[in-house]
Amino acid sequence: MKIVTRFAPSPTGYIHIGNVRSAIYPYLLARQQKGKFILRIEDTDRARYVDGATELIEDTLKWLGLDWDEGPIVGGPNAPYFQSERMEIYHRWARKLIESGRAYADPTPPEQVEEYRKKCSESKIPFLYRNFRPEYTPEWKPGIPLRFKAEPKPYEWHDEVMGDMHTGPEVLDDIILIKKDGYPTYNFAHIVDDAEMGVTHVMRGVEYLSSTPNYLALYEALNLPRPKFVSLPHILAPQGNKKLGKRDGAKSATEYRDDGVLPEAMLNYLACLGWNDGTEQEIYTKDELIERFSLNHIQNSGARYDETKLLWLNGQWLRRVFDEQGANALYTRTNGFWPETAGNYDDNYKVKVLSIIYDRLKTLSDLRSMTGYFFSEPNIDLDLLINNKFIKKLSESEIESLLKQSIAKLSSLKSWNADSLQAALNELLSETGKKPAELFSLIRIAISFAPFSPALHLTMEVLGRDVTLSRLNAVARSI
RNA sequence: GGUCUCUUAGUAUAACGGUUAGUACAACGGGUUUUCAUCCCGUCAACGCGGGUUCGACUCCCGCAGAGAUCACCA
Repeated sequence: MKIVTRFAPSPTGYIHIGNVRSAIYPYLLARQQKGKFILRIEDTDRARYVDGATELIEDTLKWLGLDWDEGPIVGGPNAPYFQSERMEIYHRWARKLIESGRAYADPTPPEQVEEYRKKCSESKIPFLYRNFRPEYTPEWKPGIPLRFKAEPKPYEWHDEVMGDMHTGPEVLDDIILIKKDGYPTYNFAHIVDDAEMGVTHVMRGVEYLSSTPNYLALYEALNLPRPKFVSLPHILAPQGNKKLGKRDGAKSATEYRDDGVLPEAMLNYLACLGWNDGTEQEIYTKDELIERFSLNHIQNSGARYDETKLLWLNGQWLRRVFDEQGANALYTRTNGFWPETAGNYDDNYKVKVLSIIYDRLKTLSDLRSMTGYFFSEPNIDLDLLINNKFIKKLSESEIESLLKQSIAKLSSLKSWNADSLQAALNELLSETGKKPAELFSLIRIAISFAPFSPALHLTMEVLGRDVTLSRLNAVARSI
């Protein structure tokens, strides 16, 4: 049997990272089993619809490399993939239920329903609408909601993550199938769509676990085969024990993209949050994830979202891209992350800067704060120089003469490259008798005025002879 | 309140009856000719509680406690 999975988000805003995992797992399973991955937009709630949200969802999936076989843009044999365009399909299935006596139009006004509900909660008994079924039900027509007519009984099913499940008849109820505005509820629409689209594995958050018996009843009444159920545990907010949500400041995946997180790292982190392959591997490529993914290794308890680990992984990935694919490969990812002043410099120079700073980056946006002095003259801040914990030990005259000696030595260099610079620095050390910490800190700060920078000889090589010497001279003059 | 689920260090996880309970992030300490980082080495730190079953239990069973989900004309 060919595996078919889907990601079925609602276009109610950006999808935060807690939700993208619900796209990653179905994607991995589909690719591993050479099946199909469908993207379906569940836009039946017109009140919560947000303009542009669909594009945001598509962007997120594309950024992560989660391509879909059927859905918006690409189309497919089960089009349309927007629920709002599938109304006739839902109404067709709804009529079948009416004909078989398993659905009824409910004329009860919402206020009345609310009253029933209140009465139950006051007397601490579970609210079940089927105990309040209206005596007379009109013919179904627009403006009247359609309810399922439950036939309560126990249910048993298997969840690929949670195991064998069973419930009693007390959870079955007359759920709304079609709202009074004619749009189907999620409860009804997803079942119809999954069946029509041939979805074999329904993967979604655990919050739907409690509703599953009602879905089971619906599959029966519609005479549809049950799919496999895969409940995904929640991702928890950094604080507390609540599911991660936008209120906790959960960022969207695209925000991380704009902060300079690589999609490889994001995918890696999210995939491994609540899943593992049983080995001690930490870094996975997308292909490795596809190969190793398995439902039975999905964790069944919630996993806390830990941005620190994501950033660590991102650092690992930044280095991995550089080391395995080369400086240019990483450079192509840095567009938009350089300081503004970098615009005046060519690609070649920026690749060099990247090559000596890349192992210090946690995110690409660090480039903005870390590389300023490569692209514009730093402000001479003598306090920063004098208060440095190593330079503090030197007297003002020592500083002056050390700078002069350094300038003389570096000016005399015939060739200006990392090796010759390192040799010159070593000579300076032995000639002055100073510790590396003292001499190197002095030169380093004089040419960068940054709290930290790459190795000194590499920094000087990239800056070039003219810039290095003119900065040293400027500092020597102002001492 | 009903129903259902979950429970290994601060965090993510390994173990599927027999281990000094492993790994990673974080924290802390140290090393690599300056700084920051990388890299390397080390330290700290966990089986929620109580009963069983068993020669033996983190692993199986039963209670309890704690945490979470759900009970919408939202998904």
